[in-house]
Amino acid sequence: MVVINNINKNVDHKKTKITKGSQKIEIKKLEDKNSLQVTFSKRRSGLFNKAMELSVLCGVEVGIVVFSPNGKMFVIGCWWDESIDKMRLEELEEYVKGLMKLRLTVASRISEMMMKNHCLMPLVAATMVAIATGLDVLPINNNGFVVDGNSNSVCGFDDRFTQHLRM
Amino acid sequence: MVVINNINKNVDHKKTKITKGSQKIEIKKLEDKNSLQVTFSKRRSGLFNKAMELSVLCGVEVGIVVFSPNGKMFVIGCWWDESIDKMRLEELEEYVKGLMKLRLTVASRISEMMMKNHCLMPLVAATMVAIATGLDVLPINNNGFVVDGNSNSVCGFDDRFTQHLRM
DNA sequence: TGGGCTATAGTTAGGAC
DNA sequence: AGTCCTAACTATAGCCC
Repeated sequence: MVVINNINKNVDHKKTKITKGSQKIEIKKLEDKNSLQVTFSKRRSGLFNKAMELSVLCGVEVGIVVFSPNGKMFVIGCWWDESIDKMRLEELEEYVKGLMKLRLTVASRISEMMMKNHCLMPLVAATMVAIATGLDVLPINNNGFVVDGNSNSVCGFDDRFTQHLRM
Repeated sequence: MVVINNINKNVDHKKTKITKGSQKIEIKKLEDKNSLQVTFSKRRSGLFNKAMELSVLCGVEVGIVVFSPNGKMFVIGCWWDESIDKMRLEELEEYVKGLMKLRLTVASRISEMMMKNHCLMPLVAATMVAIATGLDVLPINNNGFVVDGNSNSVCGFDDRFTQHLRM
């Protein structure tokens, strides 16, 4: 049998409460510069953690780019949770590999969609897809990729920089 | 004064419990195909919501690309929460604009970093930056962007497709 | 696949350091 | 900017539909 004095409990409640705990906030741009920075830092880290969990649990690729209020870039993906500022050149190479792989996957999905929907893309839209994917010609090969049919180059660069990135 | 019968409370507790509630899980690849799909769907939506909140609260750009276990692409960013499959061509144009803007921001940040750190990039690394950003030449202009010094084109496409996307 | 539900796990606001 | 703290908020596992 448990007996609780309700009034005492409430009084005690107020006296012993150490912090306010998490308060509900409205989702609109924070006014205070300082709390905006703090919130950004905490939530960015929370977001990246969620992305990592999703990626591991479901075995899927997740890529995120976030620009901080101060313009610092934070990226995760195949290159996981490294800020550009901290990257050494060797790490930059890994980052770019990841970005290339992601881009080729994007190109692949767009191509697949086009084929699946028997979608005849107007030249302008096709051009934009090329810009989006960073590839400068549009024939679709047997693997469903958008590739450079003339030179096997990507954005005009020699294949030796990119061939190991093709999936 | 509140009186609670502890034993009855516990018994009642067990009897009236309707679900198991959320259970702790290990962060490792889910074996069961069905629960993997369900988890992917729920967590992807949670991730995108978190990204939206971060973006609004802190007024920052956030871009995410996720590939589902079935290979479907989900993207948010300037183009918010649309799957490629559902895009109509006009929407694809908006998507590509967002992607271009994001890419130019990436190019800008990399350029800024290079200048700030007085970093003399070796040719290979510089080439990879170009590949990463989708721009095919590397002189840095007054605005800190990596631009095509020869023709103001991006990936060889006429400026009329891209000039309105420059920041 | 996407909604519902409940109980619990996990995240985070606000504070101090 | 990162760490710790607590209380309260939100997300979500496991279930059903």
